[in-house]
Amino acid sequence: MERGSRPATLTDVAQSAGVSPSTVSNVVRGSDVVAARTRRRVLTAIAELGYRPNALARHLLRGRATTVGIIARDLRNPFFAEMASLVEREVAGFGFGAMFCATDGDPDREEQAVELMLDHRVTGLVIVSFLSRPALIATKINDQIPVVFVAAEEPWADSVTVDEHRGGEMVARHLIELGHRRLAFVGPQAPDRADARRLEGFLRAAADAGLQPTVIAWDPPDGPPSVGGVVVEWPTILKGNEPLTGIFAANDFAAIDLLDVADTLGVRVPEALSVVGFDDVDMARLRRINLTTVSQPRGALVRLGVGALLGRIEGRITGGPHVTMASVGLTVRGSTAPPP
Amino acid sequence: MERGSRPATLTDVAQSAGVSPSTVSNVVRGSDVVAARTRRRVLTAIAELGYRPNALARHLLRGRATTVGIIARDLRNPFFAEMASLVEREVAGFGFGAMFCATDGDPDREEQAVELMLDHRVTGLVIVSFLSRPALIATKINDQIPVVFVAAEEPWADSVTVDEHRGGEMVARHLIELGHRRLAFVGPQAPDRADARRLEGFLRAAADAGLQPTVIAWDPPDGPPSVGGVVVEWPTILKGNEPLTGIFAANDFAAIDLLDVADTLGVRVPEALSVVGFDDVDMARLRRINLTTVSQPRGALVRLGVGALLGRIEGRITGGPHVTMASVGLTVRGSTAPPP
DNA sequence: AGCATTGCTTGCAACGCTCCAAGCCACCGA
DNA sequence: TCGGTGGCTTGGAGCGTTGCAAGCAATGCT
Repeated sequence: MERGSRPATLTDVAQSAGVSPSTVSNVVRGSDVVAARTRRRVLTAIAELGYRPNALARHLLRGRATTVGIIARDLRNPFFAEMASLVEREVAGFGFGAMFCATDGDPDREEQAVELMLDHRVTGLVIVSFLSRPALIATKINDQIPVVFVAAEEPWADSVTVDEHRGGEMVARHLIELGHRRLAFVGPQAPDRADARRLEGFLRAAADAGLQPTVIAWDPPDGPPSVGGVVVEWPTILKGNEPLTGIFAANDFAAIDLLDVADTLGVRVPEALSVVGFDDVDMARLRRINLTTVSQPRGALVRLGVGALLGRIEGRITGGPHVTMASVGLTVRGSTAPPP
Repeated sequence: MERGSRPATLTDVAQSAGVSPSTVSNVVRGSDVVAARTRRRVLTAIAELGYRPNALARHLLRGRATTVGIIARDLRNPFFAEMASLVEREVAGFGFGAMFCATDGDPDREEQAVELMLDHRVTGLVIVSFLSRPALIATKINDQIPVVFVAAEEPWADSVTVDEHRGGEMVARHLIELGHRRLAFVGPQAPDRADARRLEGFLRAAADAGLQPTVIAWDPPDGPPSVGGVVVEWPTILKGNEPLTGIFAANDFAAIDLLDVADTLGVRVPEALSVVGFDDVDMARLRRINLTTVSQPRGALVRLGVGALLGRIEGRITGGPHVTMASVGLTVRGSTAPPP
């Protein structure tokens, strides 16, 4: 092929091989009806011209692209980064391309992303984490293509999640067994459903032990923490008269920021403060972080999610209900210990 | 629009509005030739049917998609994750969709990714970090579409990089000024060009001070470190007779793993060992990591890179040469101090 | 010899859109 | 009355594929 020339088309190949476009098409798609002789001629022409089929044309005809859309919240959070990457790899294994968009939780970008992908006639959508305006997105998608939520859940689509509630319970029990009484949950100002579930489980297990944890809203690194809308100060709640001793952060990303706050204030972890995260991101295992956290089986979540999506695409309804659960487990590391 | 129905086409809209497809097309593309009355009728029909133009059809006709391909090495490394995310956001700002692939440095996946994107007729390609087989990829791309490397460099395409060499020099000078004499560079077994440049700069500035750093090949977390192909032991080189005191890791990701090694061995940083990274990833600022590192202006790199790409797309040749340089600076934190 | 069958190959109509040339219909000036 | 003009609308070809129906030799069967 000439440098910089327009890419060869199927018709070019047909001409060069002296056959009809249909025959070339048959060869390309590996139909077995073509005579060996002809196939060889065509193959040579293809190689000579460096022909590659135009996916746009194929997809237009099919009415659907061989492409999956991936929408993630935020690649700065290593959990999402890895999930997105895993999804891409998984769908690639089935021959699908991936369109990608990180929304940073901005509802407008969510909307644009979905429209973009719908316009490109992606075969399906994998949404990693929650949407800000699920109802709007649902009407947009309008059952046109299958959607699966991974590590998140919406009633109108398939989803694969861990048992967040149980994860929250495990954290509470762990802290309580260690002897903690003054517990808290730290989550975003605008919690999504996973955050809420984790909190529920945490509160439930705490209540069973007669405890009532503080619920702190905090969006690191900028915002100040607040309880019930009232701004509080880290020094007060971590170093005051009755300091919190066990904090469950809604995710590892926040937990690690919380560790940083503790470090800044000179509050020693785990001696003075126990911290538990959720997700078990790679860096949680570093000795410097050494975070006790709830593990999500990322690979399994992605495999199940993509499996469900492909099932829908092929018309099968895979898993039983719309919601599948995968296991969850507490990984105890060095950020938790008995209270002082 | 009916639930689950096939999406409305331009022709559907035309029929419903009682005009020709051409007119609908004119309205959709915002041509000013359509009479206000007609435009309103068409607009109503569009809204009623929930019509959205089929990007595949448009792109087929144009010969090019309004889509940019992003190829990154590895989303587990937060530097690449953030770069990829920034690129996606930047191109989205210009109305482009993004196809994405993470190759994990696997040459086969690189090849597949490029083919996939070429087949989808992406408008251009942004490649974050180096390729394993640049020559092969170059022939594949064959000047069909513009390519820009960000934070990497190939002779056959535009690229935007920081002055890696100078970054390496700055690290060496910093360590030498602190009084270090036993220096080392830690980089991957198969260094890419950026690694090589950083090393060059490091060696150069060290040589100017009469020093000859050890060059260690290491691919954390699996492989053992080696010098000149000979496997060495961390305990020996960090705690032996003449331990290394200043180590420059090719990137923050490796630097953080090195910190973990030091922690495991009980080698105190920075008291016994100074560590410097490269990239200034978000987590480097955490007190628990507190890594001295060379900052890359990520936003600027991406803006310049995408700018160059769009320039090529529009036929302008933007920057002077194929290679643009952006500034680089040492961020001194707590992982470096005078040697013991 | 006549006819069906086998084994290939081909023509053609889509897919949903764009773009250009051409058409239509007042309305205007001469 | 007629040609011209301007404002708006339309027909149709074509982008690169696919998939089906039809074509067409050569072979097999009776």
